[in-house]
Amino acid sequence: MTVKIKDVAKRAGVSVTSVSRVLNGEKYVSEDVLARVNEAIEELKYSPSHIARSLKKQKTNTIGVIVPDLTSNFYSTILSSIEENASKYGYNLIVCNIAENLSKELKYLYIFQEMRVEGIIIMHEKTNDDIVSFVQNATMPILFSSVKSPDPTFMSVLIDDYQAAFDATEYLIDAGHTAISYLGGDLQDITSGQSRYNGFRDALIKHEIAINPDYIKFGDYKLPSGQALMKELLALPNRPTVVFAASDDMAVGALNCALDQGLYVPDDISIIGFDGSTITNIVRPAITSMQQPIYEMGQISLESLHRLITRPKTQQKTDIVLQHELVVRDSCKKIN
Amino acid sequence: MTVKIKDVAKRAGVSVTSVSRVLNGEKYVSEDVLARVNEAIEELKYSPSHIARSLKKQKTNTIGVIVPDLTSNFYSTILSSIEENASKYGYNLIVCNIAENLSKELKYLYIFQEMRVEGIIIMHEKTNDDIVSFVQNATMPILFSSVKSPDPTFMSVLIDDYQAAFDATEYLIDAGHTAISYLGGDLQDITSGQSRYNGFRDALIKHEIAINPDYIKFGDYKLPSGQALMKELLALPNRPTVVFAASDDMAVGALNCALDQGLYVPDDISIIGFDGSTITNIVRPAITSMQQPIYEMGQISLESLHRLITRPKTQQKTDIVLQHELVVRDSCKKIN
DNA sequence: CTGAAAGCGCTAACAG
DNA sequence: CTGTTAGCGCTTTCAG
Repeated sequence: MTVKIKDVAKRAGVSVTSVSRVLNGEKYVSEDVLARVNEAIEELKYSPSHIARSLKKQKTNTIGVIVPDLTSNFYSTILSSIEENASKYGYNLIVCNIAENLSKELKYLYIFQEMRVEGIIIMHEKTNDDIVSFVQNATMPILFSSVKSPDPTFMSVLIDDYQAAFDATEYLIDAGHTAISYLGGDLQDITSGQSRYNGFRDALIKHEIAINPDYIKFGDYKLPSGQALMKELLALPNRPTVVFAASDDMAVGALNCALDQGLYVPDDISIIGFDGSTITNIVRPAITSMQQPIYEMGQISLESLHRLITRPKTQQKTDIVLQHELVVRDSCKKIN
Repeated sequence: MTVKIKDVAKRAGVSVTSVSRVLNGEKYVSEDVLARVNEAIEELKYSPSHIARSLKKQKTNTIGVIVPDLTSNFYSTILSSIEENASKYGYNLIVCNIAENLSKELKYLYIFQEMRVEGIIIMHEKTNDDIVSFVQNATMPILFSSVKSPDPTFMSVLIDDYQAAFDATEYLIDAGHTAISYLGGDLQDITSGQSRYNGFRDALIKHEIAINPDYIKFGDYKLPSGQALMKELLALPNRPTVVFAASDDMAVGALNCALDQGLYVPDDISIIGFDGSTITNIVRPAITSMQQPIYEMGQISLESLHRLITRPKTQQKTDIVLQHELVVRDSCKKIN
C-alpha cells in the first residue's frame, strides 16, 4: 500500500533502524547512510506515519481545545493566538466548537482522551457535573483559558473580572454618572458572570450610589441579548445615563438598539463594553471597553499548558491573572 | 502504565477479542460477556486508544483544515459550519490557521499527510507552486472551500464570483449609479479577485458606462485596506456616488473612513459589500451585501469531502457552485 | 556507527 | 458465540 520505513530501508540498502535514526535526526549516522536514506525518502516520497510513531513513543504532540463559539470574535481571537503558539511548540490542535452544547463538550473530552492528546484547553461559559468530574479524573493536564476553573486545583488563565468590572464602574462614576445600568451574563454560570456583577455592585456601594433594580438586567453575553435588554431599558420612564455591558457583543447590541431608535451615543446615552474585542473599534461610535489581553491570554495559556505537560511535577496549579486595561474610545460622555 | 484492552479482558475473564467486539459494537457477543466487559471497562476506567485503533484499521477519522485567518468573521463562520458537520459524520478536525503564511500552510499539509488525515479542506486566498504540487500529488482527497481550486481537477465549493459581482454591479446601475468605484482584492491571487473584478467590469461594459481608472483600487480584502483605499477615493476631486467593496471587511473599512470624515452613508456616498458576513448587519448603517451562503458552504464542503473519502471512484471532481443572493440593507441610495 | 528483534495497543482473520 | 495469533509502522534496547 503506502510506502513505509521498510521500503526506504530496502531502497537505501540499510536497516530500518538507520532510517529511523535519520528520520529522528540522531547523531551516529555516517554521511554515507544519511545521504542514501535521504535520497531513498525523496525517491519514494516517503511520509512517516505519525500514528505509528505516536503509538511507539506514547506521545502525540497534539492538544485538544474546547471553544464555546467559533463565530465569536473574542474566542476566535484567543483560539488564533493559541494556534499560533501551539504551532511554535510543535503541537497540533484538534478543536471542538461546542456551541453551547455541554453534551458535545463531554463527548469531545472523551474523544480527546482516546486520542491521547497531551493536554486540553477549555474555554466554556457553563459546565456541569459530568464535565467537572471528567476534569478531576483526567490523566492529562487541563487548563482553563479566559474562564474560571471549576475548582481551585485546576489552572486558569484569566483576568481579575471583579476588579476589572470595579475599575470600569469607577471610571463611569468619575465621569459623573450615577444612573448606571448593568447588562450582565448569566449569574448562575461558572463564568465571570458573578464576579463582574459583584465588581460593578461594589463600586457603586463604595461611592454610595443607590442601585436601581430596573437598571440591572441579565442576558447571555451575546449581541441580540444586549439589544433586547437595551430595549427594555429605553422603555423605562427614567433612563440611565450610561449602560455597562458585561461583554462587547452585548455592548454592540445595546449600541445598535439605541442607534436604531434614533438616539445619539454618547450624547443621549453612554455605553461601555467589556472584553476589548476588535468589534469595539469597528463600530461607530467606537466603544470604550475594559480590555482583556486576548492575544497574551492565548499565548500564556499555551505556554503554561506546555509547562504542565513537560514538567508536571514542578508546576504549581495556581491561576494566572493577567492585567486588564480600560481602552477609552468614543462611547462614554463625561457629565460632570 | 495506562489500562489497555488486555487488562480489561483479564478483569472480565474473557479474551481481548471479545473486548474488542463489544468496543466496536459487533453482534455475536453473549449478554453475559457484554455485561462483564462493560463492567470491567467501567471499573478500570478504560479508554480505548484511538492511535492503536487507527494504526490497525488504517483509518483516522480525522480531517485537516487550512484556514487563512481565524479572526475573520467570514472564515470562522465557515469553519464553525465545517466543524459542526464534521462532528456529525464522526470526523475530528485538526486545524491550522495560516495567517497569510504560505510556508506554514505547506508545513501543515505535510503534517496532515503524516497524520494520515482522511481528507483536507483548504481555504486560502493565495497559493504557490509547492502547494499546488502537494495538492496534485496528494493521496487523500483535498477540497477547496469558498475559494477556487488551483486547477480544474480539484473540487471546489464556492459561488460564481463573476456572476455575483456582475449582479451586484447591475443592482447599483439599476439604482441610478454611474460613478461607481471598485475596491478589490489582489488580482494576482488565485482567489476570486480576478473573477469579481471581471464581473464588475463587464456589468459596466454591458450598460455602456465608462470605467474611471481613478475609481478602481486594489488592496487585500481586509478592513484597514478598505479604509485606506476609501481615503484615496474621498480625496478625489470628483467622488464616486457608490463604492463596491469586494469583501465585507473592506466595505466596513470604507464605511468607517466615510463616517470618520463626517460623511453620511448612504446620503453622501453609498457602499455595497461582498460576502454577507454578520458584520454587515452589525454596523450602522447596515451594509447591503452580496451574500455567500456561508453555512451551506461549510456543510456542502464537508458532505462532499465525506463522499470523496468514502466513495472516491464514483465521485466527479467538478466544482459545486452555490447560489449567491443580494441582501439589501441601508447603505445604498437610489439616485434615479 | 549499524542491525535484529521486541513490542506500542488494537483489530481481524481464522479456527474452534 | 469465543479465543489465538499475526500484524498495522514505527522506535528502541541490546548486541555487534
